[in-house]
Amino acid sequence: MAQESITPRSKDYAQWYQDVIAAGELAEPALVVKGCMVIRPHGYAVWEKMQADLDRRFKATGHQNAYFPLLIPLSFLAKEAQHVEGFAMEVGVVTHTGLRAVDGKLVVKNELEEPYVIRPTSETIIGHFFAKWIDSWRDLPVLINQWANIMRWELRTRMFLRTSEFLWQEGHTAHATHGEAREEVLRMLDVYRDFAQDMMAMPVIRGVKTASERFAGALETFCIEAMMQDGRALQAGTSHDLGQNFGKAFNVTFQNQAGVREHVWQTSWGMSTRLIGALIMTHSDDGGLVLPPKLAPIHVAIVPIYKSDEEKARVLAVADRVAAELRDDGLVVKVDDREELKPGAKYYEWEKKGVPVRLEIGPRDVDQGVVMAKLRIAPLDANGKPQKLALKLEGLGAEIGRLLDGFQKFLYQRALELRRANTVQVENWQDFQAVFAGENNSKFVWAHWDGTSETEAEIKAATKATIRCIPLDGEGPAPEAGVCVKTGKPSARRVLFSKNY
RNA sequence: CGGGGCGUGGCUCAGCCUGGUAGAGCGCUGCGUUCGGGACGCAGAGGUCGGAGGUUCAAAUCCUCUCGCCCCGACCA
Repeated sequence: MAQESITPRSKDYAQWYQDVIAAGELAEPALVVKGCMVIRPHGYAVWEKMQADLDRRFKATGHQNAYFPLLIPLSFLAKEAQHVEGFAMEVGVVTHTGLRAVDGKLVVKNELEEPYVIRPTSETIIGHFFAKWIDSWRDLPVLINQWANIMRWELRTRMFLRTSEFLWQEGHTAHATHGEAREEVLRMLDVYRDFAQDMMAMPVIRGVKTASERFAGALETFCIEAMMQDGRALQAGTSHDLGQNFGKAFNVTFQNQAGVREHVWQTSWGMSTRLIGALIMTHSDDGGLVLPPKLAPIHVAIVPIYKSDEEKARVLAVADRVAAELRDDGLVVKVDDREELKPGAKYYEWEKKGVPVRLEIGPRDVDQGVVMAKLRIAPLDANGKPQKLALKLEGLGAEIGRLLDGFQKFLYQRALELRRANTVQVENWQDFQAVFAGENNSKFVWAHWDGTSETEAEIKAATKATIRCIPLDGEGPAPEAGVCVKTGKPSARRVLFSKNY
């Protein structure tokens, strides 16, 4: 049987990743639009779950949603020197409007006086409007979030992880003091950390980026870094202390209580559809997508099993009743009553789509007043087969709830254990190189670094590993002095090295 | 932007070397039998072989140009 097959992770991790996305019907390359993707309904449903929860967290921390234009005057981008430098190479530029037919072909018609760039991020245009809105210390803080699409003309793309267009949220805030802005930056970093751990079941490390990894235009960039199954790091969220850089560039000022005009202190922070890639590479397996229950668009798939019409009627009646009961508990339930597929084929399909719990209901179960439940990742039974649980119909909702809750915790613990098992402390250059030797080898390495960009670049050139972050207090090993793994110069604390996505 | 690979029904590909007018598997449609871990039979639909030009009696096949996609590198959430 030539089934839709998923390349095993052990054979080709990159291919596996693409196969999981295809088999799970999450997305597909747009092809007709270079570097872009189509997020299919199942993938978009995951994004909607993420959005809903993040949005709730943003509102709970006092932010309001707003929307700014997709197109940004070219001159805006040039107002902050670091910022232009960072994005110049990857912005799409709109230079014309209108079309006309020439020799049967459509060609552009009117050239714009000033071209627009398609937003690669919105600091500049939001800075412009902040300048209009902010005049007094009484106007501060301004706490805005925008859900938007972004375009960065990427040379090489990977679905969800890096596409030319992607979806994200970008928070933009303005404050009266650097202290307040800094609090905001760290507050939102913690919101991201909590979201990653509680909703995505993905452990993360909070830290600060080095100068070379910093957001273009920021004073400092904070991040959360997660480990993927292949030992590489993935930046799952960033929170920037923009200082007064954009305030000065866009003349965003306010009069303080002493009547003195000052530039505001700004922050920005973002998470994107890249998180779906993170989700895939954190939990999924050779059988396809694995979703934590809290982000699963479908919690329970019910597969009825029957031969005769009489059995079908009995089984479906129970299936529908069970579905209705579970829906009352707030779960999303799919009763798969398709005639053209055998039960086994349905099992594989729902597994590939990452549905956490499958219920099988057949005539024998109906007679006994039970349903057979199987978790997406189940312990093996005595025969080496994935365990199925016979659950009584009464109290089923509560039991399923416990299963889902346990599964969410299991995924987090498993991811944490994977990270623990692939995290090492390295003391010398030989060992450091050995960890990253070979194209596909990566771990999290805590090592000392002398703090210079030169050394960082040398390490990257030699091993492809980069400094993912300088950990915040409480993350990683306790600070202790040492010597740089590459140069032997003094170092105050270890930093996190890894290859990354 | 450099290196490599590939464009043939919806998908994966064979055919190309050695020109003769297009095939397989999967998928799809219909009917019947099936149904507790990827069902089977029968009957069907579906392709100007990425595009343009050239060679030739004749081009998916040979030549030239072009476009696109994928993989690897440099850059990046």
